[in-house]
Amino acid sequence: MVKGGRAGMGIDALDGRLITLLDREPRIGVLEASRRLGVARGTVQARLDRLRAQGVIRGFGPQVDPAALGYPVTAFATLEIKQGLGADVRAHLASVPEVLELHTTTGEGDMLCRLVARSNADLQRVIDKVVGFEGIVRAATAIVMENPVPLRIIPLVEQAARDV
Amino acid sequence: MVKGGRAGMGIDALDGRLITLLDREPRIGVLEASRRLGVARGTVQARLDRLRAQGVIRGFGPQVDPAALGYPVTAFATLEIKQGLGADVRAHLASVPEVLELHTTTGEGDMLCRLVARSNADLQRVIDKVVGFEGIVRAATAIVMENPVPLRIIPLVEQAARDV
DNA sequence: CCCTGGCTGGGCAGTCTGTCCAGCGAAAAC
DNA sequence: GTTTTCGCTGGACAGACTGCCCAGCCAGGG
Repeated sequence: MVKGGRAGMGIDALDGRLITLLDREPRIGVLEASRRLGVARGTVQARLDRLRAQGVIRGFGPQVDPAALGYPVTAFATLEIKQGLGADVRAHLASVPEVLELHTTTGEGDMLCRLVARSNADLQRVIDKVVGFEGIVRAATAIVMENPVPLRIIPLVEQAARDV
Repeated sequence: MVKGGRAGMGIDALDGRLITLLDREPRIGVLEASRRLGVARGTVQARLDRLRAQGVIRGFGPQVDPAALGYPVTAFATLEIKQGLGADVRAHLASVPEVLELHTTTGEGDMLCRLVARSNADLQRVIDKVVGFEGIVRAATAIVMENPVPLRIIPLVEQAARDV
């Protein structure tokens, strides 16, 4: 299949171009995308269906900027958890709106979470809310000053499309 | 204006409901959204325009899952940078597709970046590519095991809408 | 050599979008 | 108290898109 059929998983060049196009101009529809990519509309539709079915594209939810919501300060906190209390800590952190994401990482029950706050002063309140919970032994916070590379995926998509 | 007009910035309850709705069902259009929210279509359209203009909603780009692309391993790396080489390091990291985001943080030219890799073994290759660059003094990597709270924004949106 | 699977190009009905408009009600300004 | 301003409503229109269907073509796999 020289036309670009895939082999079980991964994405091909057309998939990559489609994703990149959608990332740059999310408002365009299937029809316009097919024009830009130089393929039939049905092809784009089929590719999109497959990409969603495979889970490559999770969805097209709104990308909300915390700063525009009034939370311009971002920080990362490394947490050290007391053995056995991981589940409680997870539940606690999940209940805090300012915790945007939480990961458990290698290294003795450590967790890493991303926080936002209304100001540097407000960050103190958030941190207190986060760490003021039994089970958290120690917390180290790093405040974000600059964000040279905002969360992105396109370069990886292009690499994945290239490596077929 | 008891109807929900905003006061210069921030979002009101209707904005919050709209964002939440779009987050849950991104495929619905303005018309369907207006039905669900119980307001006129023009209102939804106006709110959406304003939210985009304010930067609250950056866009509706596709949410791509790195794991489905063949990169199921995530890690966070803390980098210590040699004074004065920050710009070079930023450029270098920006050129690595596996670097999904990069932040500079408080604490002596430190940086924090999110990495993905095809496997734990592959992670070694990625890390070598990342830290194999003059200017990076030291690197500490934490591999993500679990992700109890995936990147989210809705709880914060609801809080912001509540606090008006 | 036939079959399978993907892509093409076309068509159709239903629906949504973008964009107007007049009117209304309430807060804000005077 | 009165006027102005602003957001929301409800309706209308043409244009465009979507979801869905189909026959035909082509190349690789069996």
